[in-house]
Amino acid sequence: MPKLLVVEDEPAVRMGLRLSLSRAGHQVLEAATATEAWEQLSQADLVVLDWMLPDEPGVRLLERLRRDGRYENLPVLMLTARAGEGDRVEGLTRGADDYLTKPFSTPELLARIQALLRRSGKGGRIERGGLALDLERHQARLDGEPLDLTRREFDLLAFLARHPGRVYSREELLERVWGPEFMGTARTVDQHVAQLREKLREDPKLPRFLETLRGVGYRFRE
Amino acid sequence: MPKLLVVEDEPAVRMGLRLSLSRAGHQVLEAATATEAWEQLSQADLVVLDWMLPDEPGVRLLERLRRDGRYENLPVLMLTARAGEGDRVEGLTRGADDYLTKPFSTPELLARIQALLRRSGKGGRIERGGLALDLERHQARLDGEPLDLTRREFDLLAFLARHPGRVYSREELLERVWGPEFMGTARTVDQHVAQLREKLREDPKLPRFLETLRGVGYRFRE
DNA sequence: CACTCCCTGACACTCCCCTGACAACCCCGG
DNA sequence: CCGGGGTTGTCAGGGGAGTGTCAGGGAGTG
Repeated sequence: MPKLLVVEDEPAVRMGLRLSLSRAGHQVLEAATATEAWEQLSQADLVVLDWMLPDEPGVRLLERLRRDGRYENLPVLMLTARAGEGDRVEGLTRGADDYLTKPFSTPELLARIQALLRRSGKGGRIERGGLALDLERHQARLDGEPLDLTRREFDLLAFLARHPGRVYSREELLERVWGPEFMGTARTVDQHVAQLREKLREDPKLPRFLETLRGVGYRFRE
Repeated sequence: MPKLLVVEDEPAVRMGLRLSLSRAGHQVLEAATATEAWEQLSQADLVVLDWMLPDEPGVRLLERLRRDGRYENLPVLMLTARAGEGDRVEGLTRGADDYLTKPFSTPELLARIQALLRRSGKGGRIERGGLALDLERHQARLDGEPLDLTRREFDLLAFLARHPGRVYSREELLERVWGPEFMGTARTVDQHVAQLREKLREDPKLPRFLETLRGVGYRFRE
């Protein structure tokens, strides 16, 4: 699981970010100041960096960071309240890998983070039992042999596998995998689970991975 | 028992919320204005916050609250009448932990509250004697060994175990575990208690967990 | 157009939930 | 000590909600 470092001084915004990101399956480190951020850099796979910080401008931190050889390839995503074109360019040329102006939508943030993680080769892997998911390549392997999964199948499987043991209702899965704007029936989930089970070659009654909890939902076996 | 603070100016809605929530086993504090809410914050484990308030927008209250160090980790669930995607995102990034657009269903509200309490470490696990219940995994263990419980069995056991020592009449259990719309006989409870006792390997006469109080109801042993 | 993927509705089947009946038990008063 | 009424434990079966599965239409893509 990739670790993201969120550098943002305002607690409300930081909390919102933490929520959105952890919900999307990332591990989140937090820092309110440039100093705090510096201490945690070594653990991070990606940095979400606010433009304004109480002790030092975000850009300045970014410069220091790039000069340090250890963090040369660490992806940085800038957050800025300024909407001017000039600022964007400045942020980029000074070393940010991407930027986003507030206010931004959560899906867009997630998409950009995914893109950056992909580029840096740390898109993340999930390995559970004989199942291996490569989020970066969108590819799954079962006991070493490649599986051909569609987008929904992959996303659903990845989501469940990210939280093994935990039960999710169909409604919860629809909201988290399909998105909040999906307006269909809950049975759609069943259909995709069935598809997955077929490709995973598992019997619904003796599941190796995807358990059904009657009246509750689905769960990835621990 | 977790205390929920409901901040909602419309008396009818507030009353409905109080009813649903207390019925679900929560203790409910109420506030009609942001000012009232502020006074009771220190007692709350979670806040259900309406978007619109007479004296101050809910979002504003939320911001103040997040700035105050004491409430940094207090879960807040926003209620909003607006359905636009933009508002949702805004509510979240401004510090709400979750949101719900009116009109919403009671079960969904309860589910989300449960999720939040769980996340903040105030829901989630129940451990009593050799019995351990993990609500989010929907899994029960007796002296370490996993138990296979059905949905009703699990819900009933979880409810009783949440309030050890307290007696509940069959009618009360039906209302709280089965739901207010259940229209059956009270003996149904006995049946499920019997099932549970069998799976818990306990003698009805010498119960380890589920005591019968003749003429009164059932109780989880302290 | 051909193809894939996503979603839905329909149908079959499983298993849980509930009920009704009976047995066992407790608590009374006689 | 006995008997009766009320309460609870237990059993077995029917009904139904929940789930697995299949086939088909529609949207998107090359």
